[in-house]
Amino acid sequence: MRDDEKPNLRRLPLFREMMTPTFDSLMQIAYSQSFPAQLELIRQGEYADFLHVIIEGSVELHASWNGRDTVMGIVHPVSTFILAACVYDEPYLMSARTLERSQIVLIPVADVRVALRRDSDFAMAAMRELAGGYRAFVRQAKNLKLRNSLERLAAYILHQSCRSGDAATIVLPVEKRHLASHLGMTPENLSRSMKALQGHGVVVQGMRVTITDRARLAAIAVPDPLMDGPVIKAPTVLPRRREMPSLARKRG
Amino acid sequence: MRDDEKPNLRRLPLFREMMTPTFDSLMQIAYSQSFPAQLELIRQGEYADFLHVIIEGSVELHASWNGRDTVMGIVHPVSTFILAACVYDEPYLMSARTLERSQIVLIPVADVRVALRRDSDFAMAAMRELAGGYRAFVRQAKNLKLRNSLERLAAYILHQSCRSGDAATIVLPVEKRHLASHLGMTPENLSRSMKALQGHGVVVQGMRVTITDRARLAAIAVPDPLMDGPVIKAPTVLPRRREMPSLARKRG
DNA sequence: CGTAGGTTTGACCGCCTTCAAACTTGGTGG
DNA sequence: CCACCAAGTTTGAAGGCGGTCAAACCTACG
Repeated sequence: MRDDEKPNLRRLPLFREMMTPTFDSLMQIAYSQSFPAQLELIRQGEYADFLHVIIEGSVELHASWNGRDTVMGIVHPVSTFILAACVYDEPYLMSARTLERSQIVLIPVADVRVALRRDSDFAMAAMRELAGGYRAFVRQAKNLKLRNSLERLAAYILHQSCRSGDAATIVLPVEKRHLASHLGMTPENLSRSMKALQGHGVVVQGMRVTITDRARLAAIAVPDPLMDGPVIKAPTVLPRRREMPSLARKRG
Repeated sequence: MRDDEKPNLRRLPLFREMMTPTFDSLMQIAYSQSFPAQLELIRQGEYADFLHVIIEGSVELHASWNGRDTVMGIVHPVSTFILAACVYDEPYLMSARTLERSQIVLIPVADVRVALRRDSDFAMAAMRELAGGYRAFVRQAKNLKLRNSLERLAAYILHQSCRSGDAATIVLPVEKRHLASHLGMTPENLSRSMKALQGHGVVVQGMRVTITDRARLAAIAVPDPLMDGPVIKAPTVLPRRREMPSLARKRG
């Protein structure tokens, strides 16, 4: 892997506090690879070979069953995914696919496990990462069970805005088809919900969504840190992360 | 806490492999307490004081938002809950309430954190526990997004049967009201779904559910280890765990 | 035996999906 | 540069899954 990628990894919560020798040994074995868009990186049911770290691009986690398919989450740089399957040594519960050309660092799970045993700071960080992932999915389950689709969409828009430093205008980071599946609805329903939100504090033009009346939107979404995640606003200017669209698939 | 409770704790995956001194020091500080039915042990939004270990009884994890409420999970002995909030030092995402009189061991989070730092075997076990919890919620989200309510119920019945060593007859472990909320539906809908399953390989009489035609039921549920959990059958005779009903609340 | 709480049943309604067609949009090649 | 095609999105109509409300029915318990 390229040397200029290492500092980015080193800054990650997962790697930030680990000992330098452990980090360096992992980096020696790790390799970075570029994948084209629409490539299936991981298939659910298979076993973990590598811990994945996305450096550039975007990856969609999805799951399928009985011919249906749904988007479970979308991963943006810089972050890791499928840590749980690495730790647990059980099959992946989700598949992963690139949405656009993506740069990904692969670290063999065997080496990750050795590092976890050797470096307790790394183990603690991994634990925190897993706890965070756990909480994210608890939130997702709450979101699905407690809100209807209009409320989920409203909350999503507010959340995206919040992540961009309360920007009035956001650009959807993925195709609407994927967003719909992510939010647990059909593309048709998303389209209608978008229209329904117009006249409730939102203007939509293509991928661009503008909040004209935050209070009215919030009245529908009823944001809650216990469901939408802690209110950690990005600096008003976003960190280097592409908030631009791409390509992808759908839900059942 | 009573000495005769310690071996039960020691057998838990979370505590099994930790060093004896660490375990003993935790046990000295921990205390065991009996709680009446219907007691709110934990309220979402609060911060973690104690790691909870349920020794006897049953506890329901639920979440509420905007006046609605839903059951997120049900915890049976012997297992721990709210590890994630302990590790992360962020507010609980779920509330917890006893369904029946329950014996619970409380371990102060501060001591748990110290033990995690000191004992890397314990840290590894906690990591595995968290990874397991993470995967459980991924499965729950898949279940909610990919199956409809009839399919969820069918899968639930098969799963319970499987956990009882493929027993033909199971007794619902909680009130139907709670089960309904757990499965993401209303009591009325659960009632109708139960009736719908009769004539598809199931006979229902009160809390007793009998599978008369496993194949037909499976045709509806389409069981999948990636969604319903690994096929770890309990020994044909269940471990000491009460599979009997109790009391509780509901969903929105 | 009576009451309270849980469950079932029925009627109705609304959210959301399905299917189908029209309409954009973006990319490609004449 | 424009025409065309493929893919995504929007719109409409119809229907089903599941929710709501209300009443009747059970069941447990005092």
